[in-house]
Amino acid sequence: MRAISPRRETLAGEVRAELEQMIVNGDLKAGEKMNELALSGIMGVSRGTVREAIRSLADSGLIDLIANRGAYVHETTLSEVRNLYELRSAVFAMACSAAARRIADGSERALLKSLKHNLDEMRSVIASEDNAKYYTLNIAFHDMLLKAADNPKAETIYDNIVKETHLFRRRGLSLASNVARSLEEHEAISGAVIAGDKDRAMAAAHAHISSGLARYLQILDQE
Amino acid sequence: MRAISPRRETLAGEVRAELEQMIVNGDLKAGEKMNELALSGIMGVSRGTVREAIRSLADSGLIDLIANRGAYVHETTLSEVRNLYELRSAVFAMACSAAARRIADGSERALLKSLKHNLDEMRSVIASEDNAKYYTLNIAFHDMLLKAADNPKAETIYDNIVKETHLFRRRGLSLASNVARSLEEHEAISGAVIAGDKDRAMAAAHAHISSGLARYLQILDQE
DNA sequence: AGAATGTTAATTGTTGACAAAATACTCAGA
DNA sequence: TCTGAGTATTTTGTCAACAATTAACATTCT
Repeated sequence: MRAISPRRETLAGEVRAELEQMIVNGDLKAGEKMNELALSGIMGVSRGTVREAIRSLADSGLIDLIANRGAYVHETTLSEVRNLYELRSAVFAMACSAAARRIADGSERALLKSLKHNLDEMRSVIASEDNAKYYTLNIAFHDMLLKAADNPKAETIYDNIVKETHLFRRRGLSLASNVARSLEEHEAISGAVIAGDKDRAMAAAHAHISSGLARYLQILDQE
Repeated sequence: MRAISPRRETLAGEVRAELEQMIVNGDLKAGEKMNELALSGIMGVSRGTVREAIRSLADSGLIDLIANRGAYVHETTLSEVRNLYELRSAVFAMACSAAARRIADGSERALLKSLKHNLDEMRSVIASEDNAKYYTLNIAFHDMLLKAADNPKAETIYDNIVKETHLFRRRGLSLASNVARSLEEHEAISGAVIAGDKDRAMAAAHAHISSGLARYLQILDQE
């Protein structure tokens, strides 16, 4: 039996999680310098501990480290956004392909129902125009497939990519554009995965991320 | 012109590089525990410094961190090897596709000559059966395409994947099996990239990594 | 004024010490 | 001999102090 509660992970780990939150929330803006002493004051831990947290976050791409000059929240450029989308597309397509394989060989029965349920909810959300809910469902859809691929490293890479993308300029950036089209693409992916068709799943996944980038760039242009 | 010499990067950075070397060299074997104090003694730096180096290496996948119990050199399992190959295949295919695009739009002229040169050398090496040289050329071929994709993050991800793969059992594992077949595949990739054919480049890249895994598993079986 | 130089303050890099947790060890008792 | 509780030792986690580097500021010179 497990311990009642202690679950006392390391302190630096908590600080790391908190820093990550601050970054994705925008409390720490892209380009901003992360002062070790100041942060240690805010969080009530020693400087060494926040230093360790910063270091451990560095490899995720959210932070740039410059020797003797400190840590800065990474500022994602447009060309990086393109690269990130390309990478994300590759990883996601791989995941969908793997998910299709695992559906085909019967090792992923739960996925089928989850996908259908997600799509049903999406359809109803589109009618109600509840953007927040759409956003959540959208993330859940992708997570679901990544999980089904049963490749933990792919999952963390994908997550990091998404986070880093959010560090580009106007983070808010209403991503809920053309949800109908997005739903269609989800249905295409879902259909291929459920059918166990690896190649079609990959193609649909690629198409979806590409079109996601296109929508993203289009919104940028409108501003 | 560069500075005379100082190039005094941070000490923890040097330690990190040294640790990474020790791991890929096999001085620190997979599964082995990394004792902070012992390592600090060997390297003549303080414990805090090697701790920082270990932490910064953790996210690369070469090291497993367990709270209150220390750091261990990651032990790659067979199923992880499969996952790593799958991921690697996706990233490499993406890189080849990008390289093809960049050849097509003329932003990567040098690549063409490099690829041809590499293939020429490979052909001569096959005749001479110089396995060490083959190994070097093989790595160079892949690096070349990753570089040409102009996606730094993809490059580091790819490198990490390869390193982590090497942490599986018998690291030595003569990889120079069926070099003739491997060369053919390189030629297929190269041809597609030079022709600027993204889809064919992707397919060829996928095929190459898949067949690499197959060769790898086959050698494992023979043991 | 503006550039170059020297001085001071702030920040990061590194180390050693202490606290807490995990591991190794000892020695009854069955 | 084996088990297991209790103790000692080792190892990690956290902190605070010191050293080195960088950034900010003032002063001098053109």
